[in-house]
Amino acid sequence: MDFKTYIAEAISNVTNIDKEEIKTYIEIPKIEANGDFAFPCFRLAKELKQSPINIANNIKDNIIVDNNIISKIDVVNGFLNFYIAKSCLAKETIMKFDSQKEEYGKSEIGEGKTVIVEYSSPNIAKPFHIGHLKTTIIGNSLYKLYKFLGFKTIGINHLGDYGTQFAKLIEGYKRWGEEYDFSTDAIDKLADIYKRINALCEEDENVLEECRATFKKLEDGDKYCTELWNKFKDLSIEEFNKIYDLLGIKFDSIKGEAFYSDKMQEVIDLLEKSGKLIESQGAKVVDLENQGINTPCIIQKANGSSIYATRDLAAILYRARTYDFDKCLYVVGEEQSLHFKQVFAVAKYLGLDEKYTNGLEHVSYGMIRLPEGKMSSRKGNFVKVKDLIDEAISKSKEIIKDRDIENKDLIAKQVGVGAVIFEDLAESRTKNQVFDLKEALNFNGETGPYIQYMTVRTKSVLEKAGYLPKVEELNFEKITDDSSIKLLKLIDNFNSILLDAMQKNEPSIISRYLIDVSETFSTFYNNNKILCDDKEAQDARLYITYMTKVILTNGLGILGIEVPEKM
RNA sequence: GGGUCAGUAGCUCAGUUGGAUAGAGCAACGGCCUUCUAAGCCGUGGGUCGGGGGUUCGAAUCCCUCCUGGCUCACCA
Repeated sequence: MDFKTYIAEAISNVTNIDKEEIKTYIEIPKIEANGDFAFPCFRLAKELKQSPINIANNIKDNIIVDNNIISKIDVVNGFLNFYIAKSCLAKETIMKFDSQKEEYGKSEIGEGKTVIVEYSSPNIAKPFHIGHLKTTIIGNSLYKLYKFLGFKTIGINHLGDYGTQFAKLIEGYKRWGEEYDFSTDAIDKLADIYKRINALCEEDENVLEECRATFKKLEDGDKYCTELWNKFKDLSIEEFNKIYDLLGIKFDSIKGEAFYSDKMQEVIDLLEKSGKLIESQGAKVVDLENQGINTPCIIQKANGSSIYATRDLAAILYRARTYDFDKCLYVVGEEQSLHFKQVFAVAKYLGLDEKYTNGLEHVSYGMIRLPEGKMSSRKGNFVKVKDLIDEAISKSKEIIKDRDIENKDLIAKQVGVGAVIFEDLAESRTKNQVFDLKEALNFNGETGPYIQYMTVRTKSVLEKAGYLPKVEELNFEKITDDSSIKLLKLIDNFNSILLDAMQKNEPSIISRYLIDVSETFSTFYNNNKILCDDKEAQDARLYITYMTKVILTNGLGILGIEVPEKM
């Protein structure tokens, strides 16, 4: 049963105002003392030419509701406050939950629809630093969220593996490759070579020319260059996989930009055909003024070579044909928002079905910075993700070292990684963020470890009880205290939280929610003795604990965080 | 200068389809271990919601304007 609809119907019966209209007015009070649902009468005041308080009193006097469903109606300051009978609320929520159990929250809403999530996308031959963390973690979480809601999901790692920079690397390798042992820390060594060749390029213009020539050779499929390029790519992916393994991330497709190198001519042809491609300062561009974008999009540089916009457009064509997507999300930093605006605008001229061009979305996020100050790769002041995670793991190991539990290494890993992931997902995507590892690892407060701990606690209570009560035998009258009711309301809300997070592509909605559930459970746990002599009360509390466990486990799973066995 | 995101408690942040007394966490201060795990719980203090106008019965939320900060403004990705 939907309480909101029930109340709307009852009000509609006494006011002759459309039920659906009333439903849009009904809200959930922020303060619990003001009831479970509220109907503000201010908007009706003009229409009915009466004071809000009169209207409220009128409705209250004439409304007909079942006392087993609505236990009380109050009039306060022009608000009509409805109180749902606690046992009724408990019963409704528990019955709804029981129909899905461990699958609670899953949905059919995505059935038959395909979502592509492009995320992580590091540049090969460069260290995976903290700047890549957000896209990786947000992308993975969105991927799991859509999957949970029944969508067919494709996770794509769009590697940065194209451009003159790799020709530079080849030239550097030619010169000094033999000095290095690539069996360990290969990326660091490639990065070092990259640094050296860049310095040389700056000194000597001829070297830069050589690099450009080498890029041309690479593009033309030169055997030596291609082999080297493949080697760099393999070494990089091997290194990236260590991080993805730690974070528990897998991609459905790892296709770099180079994959599209032979698919760009079609983009140029299509744009040429549509008459949108114009010449400007020697380059071929698409003017986007009529779409409200002042900066034209370059499709082909003056020297005839391609640019990343062209490759992104080729990727859109390829993905539309290969995956027939309904949505294609690009989890990329906000500094690229103009780029995506341009690409999405130009995509409309490719002759694709509107389904595809409307499905393109840039899921942007703010910059990440450390408490010590801004990151700068120039100053070498960036933090590698591997180091950050290792530090998180060793710190959580330190915290649990005196505890009487098994598998401490595994648990330290789960807690450390969970802390890093949660810290990344706890705040609104679009804001710039200060990443404080010390805060993230605090076992009190709004952190990953805290939620993990609460989840473990639900599990251990259930284990201790040794059984799960049958829903048919529950006595709903035993569920009366505030924290139980609040927990039930939160559990009831799980699905709409997930839908909201999906519509806004905002995992922090889920992480905030999980904090709320954990804190409420903590109060519930402290205020009630779950295992007690009163069998009926114990069963009711055990079932609530079970529901909480499922919510927390499923929620953490969507965020990409594992739940340890013990903590 | 244009575009864009932001400015809320000492710090890090929630809250914006306009609603009732603006909320958390950390930090500070004061309590609580004979209790299903104290990695916890309870309590206290702390605010011109960047400034100023406007719309409204009602504004942190919508509109205008100004101030401050991030990102960005064609041949890098």
